[in-house]
Amino acid sequence: MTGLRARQKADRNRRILDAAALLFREVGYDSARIEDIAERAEVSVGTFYNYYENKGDILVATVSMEVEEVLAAGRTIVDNPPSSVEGALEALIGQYYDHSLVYLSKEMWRTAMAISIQQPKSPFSKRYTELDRRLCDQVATLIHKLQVKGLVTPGTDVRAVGEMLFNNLNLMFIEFAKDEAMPLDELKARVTRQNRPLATLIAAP
Amino acid sequence: MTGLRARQKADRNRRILDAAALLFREVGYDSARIEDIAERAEVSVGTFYNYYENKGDILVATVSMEVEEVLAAGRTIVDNPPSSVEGALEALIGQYYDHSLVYLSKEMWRTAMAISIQQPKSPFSKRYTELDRRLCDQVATLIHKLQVKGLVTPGTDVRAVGEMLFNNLNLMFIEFAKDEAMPLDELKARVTRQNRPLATLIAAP
DNA sequence: AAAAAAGATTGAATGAATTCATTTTTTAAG
DNA sequence: CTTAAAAAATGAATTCATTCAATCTTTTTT
Repeated sequence: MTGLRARQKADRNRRILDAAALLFREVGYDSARIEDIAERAEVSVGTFYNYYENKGDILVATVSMEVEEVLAAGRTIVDNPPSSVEGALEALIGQYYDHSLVYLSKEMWRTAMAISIQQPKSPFSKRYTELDRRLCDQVATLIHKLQVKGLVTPGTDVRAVGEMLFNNLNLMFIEFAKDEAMPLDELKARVTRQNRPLATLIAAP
Repeated sequence: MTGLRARQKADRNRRILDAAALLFREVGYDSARIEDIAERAEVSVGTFYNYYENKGDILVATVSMEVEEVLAAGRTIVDNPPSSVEGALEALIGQYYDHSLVYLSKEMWRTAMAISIQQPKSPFSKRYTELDRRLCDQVATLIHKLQVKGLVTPGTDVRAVGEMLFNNLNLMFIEFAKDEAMPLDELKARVTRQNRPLATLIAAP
């Protein structure tokens, strides 16, 4: 059976993560104090730092859970994609974007992305980067499936195209998060327009 | 003539900026303390904050100077581009990347990019974003020139293609900055491969 | 040229993240 | 069951960015 120590550890970890996620949502990242997170989780400040390297780390951890969901949502599209390159891309990317704001504010996204750039070595940043890689793979997989179905010109470098599409949608999401005034629809419209040339050109005649 | 007050202001501003740029290079961003920057610039800590909103702001200011140079370097390529789509893109992007590490370390880039994402409202973040926009324009301008020369298929949505290429090279630069081990050559090779499909497809027959 | 107003500088005080020497709890050994 | 070793938890102390009321300097007005 699981040792007491391991059980307590998992329990404390969950309490800290839950307390943080809740507090971030309630008051935003900057106003959430470690002291308060620790208090709600019923641990000391020092213990918090035994579980997470720093304040940013725990935000990136909560955001990562969200990205997992985005990935899962994307799978349903990849498994059964619309039968045009443009349509399939629009569906997958739309799914990503729609899911992104369910639990997280733009401010939280900005902070998480900033941290994952600034401290790429921290464990949770690595996890975030890994999730990005899986999202990129998902886009490439979609293109590949379309190619197998004969919707994309044979000989197309699927990996290269997938990476370019993903990097574009990713950077556009950063722009979106930076601009509190930009609505989701504008983001989608801009990305659709950007995708169109490539999508049209790789479509099998 | 210039008033005494205006002259002193410009002088102090320069001293602060110089002191900060130097110290960042010497000890890195995190270890550079405002107190030390202020001391070197021969002003008080309070005065520092009259000139820059926060610590991040002054880093973004130094990075902005660098981006201006990158833009200028890009202009020479746009004014006289190689006569193939792929070659022209490789030349422009290579120029960008080569210039990027002359004065700034990867750590400084990471921090600057992180700040411009996290606090998009601060004056210098706005300036940084504006410079990104101009870089994006430069890429679009290159494609447009190639189109006028007959090297790019007429009817191509130059703006859309330019944005996608720029967003891709920009995100790849973030990846590069995140990974201390990645050499410039690898970055260039990966971007070249990513660009190839689009570059080939928009090339006029 | 004196006085008033406007503009800047100053550094001590504040507040929050992070550290670390101590103490407490759990596990393993005899 | 006792005891030694290992692992974790603790919170007071430290460190730094940032603020702000008091002070000083420059400009404008009379």
